Amino acid sequence: MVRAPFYDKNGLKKGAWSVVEDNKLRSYIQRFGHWNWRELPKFAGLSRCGKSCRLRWLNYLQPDVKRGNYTEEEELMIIKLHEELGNKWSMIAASLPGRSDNDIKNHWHAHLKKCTKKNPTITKMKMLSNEAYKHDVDIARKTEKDNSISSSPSYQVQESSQLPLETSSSEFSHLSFDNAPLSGINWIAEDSLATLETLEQSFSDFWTETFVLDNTYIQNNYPESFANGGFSASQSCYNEGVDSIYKEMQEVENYKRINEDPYLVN
DNA sequence: AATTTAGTCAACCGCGATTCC
DNA sequence: GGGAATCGCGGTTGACTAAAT
Repeated sequence: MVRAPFYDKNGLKKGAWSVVEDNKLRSYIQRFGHWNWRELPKFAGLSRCGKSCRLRWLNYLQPDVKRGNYTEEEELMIIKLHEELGNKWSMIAASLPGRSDNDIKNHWHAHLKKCTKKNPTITKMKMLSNEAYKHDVDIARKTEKDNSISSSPSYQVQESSQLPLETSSSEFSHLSFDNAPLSGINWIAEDSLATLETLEQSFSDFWTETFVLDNTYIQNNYPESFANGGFSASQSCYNEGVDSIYKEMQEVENYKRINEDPYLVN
């Protein structure tokens, strides 16, 4: 349901993400955070642009992201917020935990827009009844407060009880990884090229181990050396090593594309 | 059964905002 | 203060599927 992968004139990959790419991006961000989207793909061993990585992470790979199966409550919230804020999808998304702005935008155009057009009255009534519900909760909450009961109900939209079954190939990947420990990322046998993956993993280790010598992480889980604004004295040495190994990785990628990548074009 | 149309949604693109130097 | 780099948002595109003809 998405553009077939291709390489642009700059050698950057575009189009659908493969499972292998997802895993690379996920494991890199889980380990180091997204300290610089533009540079990140290079260090994660991806031939993607930073924007593409950012989008993929925000919409699909980051933990807790929810897909499909909007609850009525969520839909009412979207309608209400859209009425108040207009097309401020990111602001709307901020009120719906686990939903990305892109997802909400799509859902709005696909379902809610025509719903509100077709049946503005019913939609309004539903919203009003939702307000009534909230009002009841408010009263209950006040009573609870008065009785000095500490646990207060959340006013955020309730999360649906379970994620829908994943359907697309790209979505499949994160089932196995969401709770993966940060160290020793589990490079699950995602394809038949286990040997190549092992090789790639060792390259990947090179990318990552370089930055964790002191094992110091700050808030966003990226190495302190990054936070201090660069690669310090060893940068040029590092770059040389990086270049050669990066070439190797690209060769591996090319080999894989030819032999394995289901999205291969050309 | 074959073809067309409509719906869906992942991903791309352009641009304004923000941050950095 | 100003230019460059980067980020983040919102609109749009394109490929796929299902329904309709």
